[in-house]
Amino acid sequence: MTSSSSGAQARRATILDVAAAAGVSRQTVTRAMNDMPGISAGTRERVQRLAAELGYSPSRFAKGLVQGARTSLGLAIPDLTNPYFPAFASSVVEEATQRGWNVVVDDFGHGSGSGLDAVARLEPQVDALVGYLGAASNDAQTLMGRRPVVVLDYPLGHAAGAISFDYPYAARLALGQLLAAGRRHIAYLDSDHDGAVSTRGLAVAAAAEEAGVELVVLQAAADSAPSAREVVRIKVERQRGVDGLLVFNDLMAAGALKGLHDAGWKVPEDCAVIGMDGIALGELVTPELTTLSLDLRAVGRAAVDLVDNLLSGAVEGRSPDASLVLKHRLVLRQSA
Amino acid sequence: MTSSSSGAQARRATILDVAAAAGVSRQTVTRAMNDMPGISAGTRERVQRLAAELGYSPSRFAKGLVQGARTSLGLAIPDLTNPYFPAFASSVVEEATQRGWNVVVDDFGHGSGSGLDAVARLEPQVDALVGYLGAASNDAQTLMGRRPVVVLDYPLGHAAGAISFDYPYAARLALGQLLAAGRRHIAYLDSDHDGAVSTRGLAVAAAAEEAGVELVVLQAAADSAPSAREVVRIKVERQRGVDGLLVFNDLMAAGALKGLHDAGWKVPEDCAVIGMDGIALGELVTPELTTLSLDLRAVGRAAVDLVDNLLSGAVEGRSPDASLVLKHRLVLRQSA
DNA sequence: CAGGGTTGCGTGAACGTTCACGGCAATTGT
DNA sequence: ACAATTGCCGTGAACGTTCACGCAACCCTG
Repeated sequence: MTSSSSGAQARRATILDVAAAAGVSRQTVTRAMNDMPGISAGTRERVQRLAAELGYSPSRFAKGLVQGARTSLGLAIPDLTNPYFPAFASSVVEEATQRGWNVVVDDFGHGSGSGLDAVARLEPQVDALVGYLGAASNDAQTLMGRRPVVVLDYPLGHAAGAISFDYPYAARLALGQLLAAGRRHIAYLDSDHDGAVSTRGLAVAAAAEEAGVELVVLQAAADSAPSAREVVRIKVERQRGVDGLLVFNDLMAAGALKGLHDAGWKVPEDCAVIGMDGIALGELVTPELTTLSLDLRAVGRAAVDLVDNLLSGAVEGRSPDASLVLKHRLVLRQSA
Repeated sequence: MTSSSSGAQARRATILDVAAAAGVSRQTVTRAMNDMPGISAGTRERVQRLAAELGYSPSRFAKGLVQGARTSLGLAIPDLTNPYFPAFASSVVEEATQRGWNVVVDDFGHGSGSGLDAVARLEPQVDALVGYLGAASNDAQTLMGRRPVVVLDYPLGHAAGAISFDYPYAARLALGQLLAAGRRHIAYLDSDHDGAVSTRGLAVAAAAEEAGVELVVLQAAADSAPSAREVVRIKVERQRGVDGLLVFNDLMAAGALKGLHDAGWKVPEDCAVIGMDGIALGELVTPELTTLSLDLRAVGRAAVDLVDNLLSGAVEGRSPDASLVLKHRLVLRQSA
């Protein structure tokens, strides 16, 4: 009743429909919609009103095609269910939004394939890529061609963007705390890495050797709290001596706390626990979690900054500093 | 050394570059890239190899323009930091990915404006919208024009997509549990809603009246755990009689548990606590949280299904069932 | 009142891809 | 032996928008 009478048009309104309705040309509509100069206030208002009435919205395809837009950032996340990643993603999205970019998110958990699948899905849709890609990191740059790629937590050989963490430093920090508290029988609970030991695990092992303490290494079946809980509950019985536990990340550490509780252990009296990452969850568990904290908002900011530099640098042909190493900070709470 | 020798071209390779390199036409390149019939295996392979070498990737703009693509879903989230939303978002992303759509995420927490700002940012980029938009829900459909909009947790008047929850039912469920456990002095901790009472709060109040119990209503300054913790720690001193606490959501309930602990109360002995939403966090806190659980993966699935229906229905001119009401389920754990 | 600037608007071209054809040669059928 | 089919490939047009112009009317200014 309000709009066109000549039948229901399934087709979306184009700039020409608006131009015809307003009795002006394409260019005038463009000027009105984009608040450009060279148009009278009256015409501008009239065109905008008509555009709204017709439900007109410029085609992002046509616009992007002619303007060569580079405003879509891909974000590949292994598992949005793990609170670490949303905390990071939130920062990336905020930072990208401030720059006028939009963020296309792909989660490759829950049977949505591998990190490489995620990159393959994102590649045609975005102008740059940020992600925790693990082993797929190398191929990512190949798929993305000349477009900026920033990979987190996976040191790259060639000159791509990379943000990694100083695990040797973090491991020494955590171990130092445990040793200073008089703990001598330390265990490390690692995540699943296809049977192998993670980079973090290697750093912890090195730090233990450096400090001259023996290290018991446990491995969970998955990077999840229930999995950590189960491993700790079962394995801890056989490791009576352990009085200090370092965990792959905070989510698993929270599970480990539960597992120790299940087994009737008191934290930190019987066994101190230190997590890694510093997510908000750590303050909600009991006892509150001592952790190697990372400022995830800063990490997100750094990632987007890197993309921004690569994006500008790529235009000018030069390759700016493309890698960055961040350090953890020890946050003491009740668990250690 | 591997690619072109005629200077570094900043411009991305187009289909014509590949065609020229392979000595064929555009169409043949198209056929090779999209695995279409009508091309010999040899040519296909050669073209694909050259495309990879030149770093060619089809322009999503040109492709979308000519094909009229409708494969971008906008997802507006109030706060990715609140674990409820990633749990939901994860499901939406998974479901959308299965359909071959991509998801553009906008987080309007952390000073990135209101829900309406998020819609305004997403509108030019997407073909449909899903989100927790609250008060901005009405204007969202206006901005999106004829494109599908699915709004969660905000009952809409007109015929847009809407997924809401049966709060009266949930409130009766929770109150029933508390009453059955002999609790008589019930409090409800609400989130911040600009000073007003939330829909959930109204439902709880109604259920309390229905059951003939008095209800103490507390209100936190924000929808966050620390905020809930603070309110509970301070206010609970003056409410000595309270022996049952119902909380707006699980995140705040986790904070409330901490607040009660701070005040020296034992849960559930001194005061039972029931949360809402059923996020994974509930199993990691101590005591584990009894909650009104929602299958968030099912919610995400339902949202994407609705969008799918609206998207197909819009083409055929008919408007399919556009709203849906989901029910909570009471999950008994230690806190009540 | 001639000249030059400003204001307001319109027209061809281009962005990169796919679609709908059309063409040519080799192969097949009778 | 000749038509019909098939396999492989190329060409014009279109998608909807913005950019770089062009043009006419109007206002000053000396």
